[in-house]
Amino acid sequence: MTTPPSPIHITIIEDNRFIRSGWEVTFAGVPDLHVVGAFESCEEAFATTAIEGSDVVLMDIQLPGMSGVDGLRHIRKLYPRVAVVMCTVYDDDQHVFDAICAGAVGYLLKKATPEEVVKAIRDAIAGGSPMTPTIARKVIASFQPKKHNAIAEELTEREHEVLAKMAEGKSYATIANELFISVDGVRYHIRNIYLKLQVHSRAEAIAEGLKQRIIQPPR
Amino acid sequence: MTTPPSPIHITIIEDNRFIRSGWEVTFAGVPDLHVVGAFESCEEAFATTAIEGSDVVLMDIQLPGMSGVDGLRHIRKLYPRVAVVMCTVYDDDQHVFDAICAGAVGYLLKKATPEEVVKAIRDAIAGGSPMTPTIARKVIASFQPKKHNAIAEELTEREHEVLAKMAEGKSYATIANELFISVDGVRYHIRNIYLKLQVHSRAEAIAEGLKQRIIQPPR
DNA sequence: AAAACCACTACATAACCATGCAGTAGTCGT
DNA sequence: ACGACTACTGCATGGTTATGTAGTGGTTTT
Repeated sequence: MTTPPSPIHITIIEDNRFIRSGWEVTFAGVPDLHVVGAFESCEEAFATTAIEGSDVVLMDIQLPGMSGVDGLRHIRKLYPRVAVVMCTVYDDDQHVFDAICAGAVGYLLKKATPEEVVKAIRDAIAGGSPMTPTIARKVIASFQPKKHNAIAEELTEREHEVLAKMAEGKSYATIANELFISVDGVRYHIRNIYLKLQVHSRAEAIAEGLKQRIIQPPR
Repeated sequence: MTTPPSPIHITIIEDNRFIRSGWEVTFAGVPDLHVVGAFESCEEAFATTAIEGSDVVLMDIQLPGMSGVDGLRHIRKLYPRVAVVMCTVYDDDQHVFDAICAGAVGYLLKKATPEEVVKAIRDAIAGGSPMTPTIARKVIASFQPKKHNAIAEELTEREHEVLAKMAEGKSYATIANELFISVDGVRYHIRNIYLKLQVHSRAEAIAEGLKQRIIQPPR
């Protein structure tokens, strides 16, 4: 989305009225921001055309009635072009990743200053993904291998190759062909993988491999 | 890592000498930053104790000899406490995610201003993950479902439930027990999942489910 | 009423996977 | 030379999965 020549239109969904009006006052003092509407619940906002006329929705997670994450899903479905930035006290994995997976383009903790929130909104409109630093670290860390004590034994290069191909859904026969070994050779490696990951099936191995970030989900 | 009372010690690894000395000059003018060493390759840096004595390594990806990502892996292994921030021209998925998965705490594009680089280093030390906005968006988007035209048909709630349990490695019998249906009932859903995802095995379904972000890797 | 859709249930059969067990050849360390 | 280790190869067997086919009951649409 290119920077609009007109102000950035914002809808606020926040049940705490001090915070809500605090944001309204802050944005009113910023020339390139324009508050279309401010609501204390998703239901309230959905009963108006505010979101439809907005570039950004700034919303909380814990709201009366429909939760912020459910509201986010609804917004993504109805108005896929609207950028949604969550601003919430929740910094736990569940809330963070639920919101991101549901389509949030940004995630701020409520300790963010008004200036930071303004910057975040501009950032979101400019194609970025504003996050409170510790949230960003949490997101990045989710791609990285878990601490070393969780990996009882490391897979060999070959085992890693085999696991990656298993995770692509390839049969033993196909893996054997691709690696120029026999089907029983593939079995040999798979046994070792299962021993090392302490699992008993292909899907369990894939799950554990993903969990330990030994393999990555397809992109 | 808490904010150190002494300056942030930085090692620079960048083969372009104008950029390298540009950063050195910039950081020299910032009281809370201290450059321990500046190198044009990983090999050079590893032959010294600079990294060992650093809080942050700021490095490029395209380097003579050992690549930045391989160097990053080496640093993560030898000095797990050192925060590594990549600064590079590469904005493609491969480079971005390779570096992040390999352990980078931040990823900047080379268009970042000196002030932005300084802020990024402080951010990294403060526990954040500095990223050029478009990189952050790319990272966030990687958690989100692909565009709608890639999903030929949506899974029903039940199918989604079944797929998630399959991905945990659960057998048909276990899934049946947990969902209070027969094993053949599970099979019924799995058939539909395979049809919709156009796959022919459990692992292929998992792979496609992860690829389309219908299911998420375990965290 | 009939058709379409959804969520099951069931049986049969072939294919694939998981595991037990044994062996070979090459490399490395004692 | 011998033992330990690694990376295979092989056979046997039982378990699980994938697919073909058919049916039931409930709900919604035509």
